[in-house]
Amino acid sequence: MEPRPTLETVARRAAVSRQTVSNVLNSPHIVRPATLQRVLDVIEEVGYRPHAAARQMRTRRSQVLGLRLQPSADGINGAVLDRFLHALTEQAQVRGYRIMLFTASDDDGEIGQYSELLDTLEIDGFVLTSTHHDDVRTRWLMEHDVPFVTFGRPWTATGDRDGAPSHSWVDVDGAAGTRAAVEHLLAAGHTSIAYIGWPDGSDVGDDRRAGWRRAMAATGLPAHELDALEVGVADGVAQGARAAARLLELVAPTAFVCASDSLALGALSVTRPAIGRRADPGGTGLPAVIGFDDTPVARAVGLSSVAQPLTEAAGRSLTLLLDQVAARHDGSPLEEHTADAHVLLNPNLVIRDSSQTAH
Amino acid sequence: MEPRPTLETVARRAAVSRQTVSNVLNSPHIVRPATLQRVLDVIEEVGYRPHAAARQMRTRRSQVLGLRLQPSADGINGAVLDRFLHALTEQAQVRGYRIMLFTASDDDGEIGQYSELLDTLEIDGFVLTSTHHDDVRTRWLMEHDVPFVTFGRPWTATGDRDGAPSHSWVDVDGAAGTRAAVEHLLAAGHTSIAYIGWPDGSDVGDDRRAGWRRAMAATGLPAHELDALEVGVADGVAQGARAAARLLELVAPTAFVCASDSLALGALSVTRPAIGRRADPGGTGLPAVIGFDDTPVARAVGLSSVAQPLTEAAGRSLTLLLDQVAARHDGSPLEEHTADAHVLLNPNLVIRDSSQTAH
DNA sequence: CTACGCGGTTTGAACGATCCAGAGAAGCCC
DNA sequence: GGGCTTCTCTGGATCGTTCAAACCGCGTAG
Repeated sequence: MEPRPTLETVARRAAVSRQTVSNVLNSPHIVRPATLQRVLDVIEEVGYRPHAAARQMRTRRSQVLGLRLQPSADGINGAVLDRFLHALTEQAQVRGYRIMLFTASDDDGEIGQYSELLDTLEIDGFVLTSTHHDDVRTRWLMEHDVPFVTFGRPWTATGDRDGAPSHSWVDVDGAAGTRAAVEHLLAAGHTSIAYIGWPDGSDVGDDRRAGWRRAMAATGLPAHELDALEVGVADGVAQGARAAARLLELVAPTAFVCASDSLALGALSVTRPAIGRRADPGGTGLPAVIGFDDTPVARAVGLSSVAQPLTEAAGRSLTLLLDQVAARHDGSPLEEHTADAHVLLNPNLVIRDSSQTAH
Repeated sequence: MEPRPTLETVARRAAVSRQTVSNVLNSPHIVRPATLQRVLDVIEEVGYRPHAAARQMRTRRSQVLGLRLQPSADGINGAVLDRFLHALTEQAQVRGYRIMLFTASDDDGEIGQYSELLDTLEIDGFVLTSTHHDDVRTRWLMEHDVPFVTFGRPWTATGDRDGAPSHSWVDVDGAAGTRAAVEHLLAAGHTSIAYIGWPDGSDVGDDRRAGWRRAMAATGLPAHELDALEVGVADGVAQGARAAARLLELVAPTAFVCASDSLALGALSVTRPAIGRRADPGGTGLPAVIGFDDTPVARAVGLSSVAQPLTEAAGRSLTLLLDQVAARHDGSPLEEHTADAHVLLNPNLVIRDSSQTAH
């Protein structure tokens, strides 16, 4: 078993100094082409790879990003974070970064983990996958000048108080998603389009409901009729089924837009003879149903759904985060770059059988 | 901004040498109690935490474990790995290890990642979350003497050729799960219990089917009747629905055991008026349905399902893996410990409405 | 009289990379 | 030819930790 090759090994073999080998890897432009090639050949030949820990000792950077793994989420929708995480890992990898996981039972525990990961591993930054009112975690990170980005808006309590310091975030425009769903249904001839969402007070839920409401209001529907078309229940298949049944009885809508695939699955079960069979092609218009998040279940049962562009979200998050990391390292203040660091992505409506009913 | 405290800082302040501080942390038993306490106080006071990269330089261990994040799995069942990963991260954390993620597009790419992670980060070991026939990855890891454990049996092609070298693994006994499902249904008075599974040739699928088959055979049912009660289709809700409908027509079973929650959901949709409503209590015995993996969907729709003990699986995997890491480090051959390093866990049947039909 | 043991601690040398200051050579202008 | 800049490369110091060996005074066995 020969010892692992180091800079020294390569340097001796290429008849240059360690520093030159280091330059070949980190600042190739300052090395004479002939030398460069010779060193590269030796590196290839001996299979040299830089040792991350040794590098980190000098540079004070680990090329590692941290992410808290949430306790597997409620209902069917856990798959969203799962896919985001996959995209994030993949894209970080091609940019030379790795993702390290941790868990915590609450926000304070999470802050404790930040502290430990920063002190012992010198993690370069964090990705937060959910945010809420008055988040102590973002405040802590900003106070300690730690690079981070959130996937999810900060949802400030009373609109943007412009005094409040802001941080980088990436999010998907939920309102645009439900609006697209409504517009798709309107174009197909529907006019009575109900909304099954969550109770008031959930940031994400309120956003999605607003999209539906604005799109419907634009058709000239008065507010009291809108109120009758809307219901807020806890997330879940059974809840969705009950809500759909109630709405069918009271206002007989011809289509449902839902805040989640779970709710939509419930609505689907009430309006279809049996999930998994196509709506009969010549049928006289079963109610259309559209869900949200495009989970694997939606694909499986032919449910139309609003898909979040998670790969792009991951990519943009990384860009914002790594910009901060780079800026922090070479001391530049990154100026108005920060102010611009908000990305709101448009979701895509995925059309499947459940919204293809004849009308 | 004062500089981060190091061993030197603590040592000076406690009027001892660096090495003594190091001993306080790594070998407290060889330090005189008075000194120990004094040093501990200083550590607490200045908030000292050892620098992982520096430690790694000497010890050649990173306290980091690698895991490949699979492209989010087919159908509804991705949640299983998700929950395993969460448990793994959590338990690793309390044992002083961290989980680092990576992705790869195929087995060779995964091996490339192993190599890179070992060379640059000196990862201590890997957890593989799925295995298949003649796995090149496990062979590579064994050849390179890298500690690893698989969650999933090696599924050797033609039974256990006892010449083949073996590795540590943890798995859940799928056959025991389907057997438990059958026994539960038998006890409830069912006799005609069908099985909806996957086509021959899938390791996990064959295992689950065998459990059903043996349990049914034990009731005295002849083979040709068993054959009629069994069907193999691709995973998916629609496939499950079609399979259940066919079976109902041909042999009219009173219960279904399924290889996955997706299939079970399909069966449920065919046998229930609407998902999400309870089977009517006074009903004359709707067919019972039992799924596999106890995914969030099962919980949501009241589907009985066989649950894998993922937290325990994660814990046992870690134990096996860290045993290897420790043994490799202090050069002991870990002897028959290895031979014993197979853990087969029993799943738990979670009873919900879908199997509670009167009979 | 010397060598060795005791438990606790100190000291110097790694580990493998990058940063920094400066050396040497070549090219250019006056 | 001297002085200056520019380009390329070198050697030593450094990051924070652990390892291996040496050290302490003192009693005891050989």
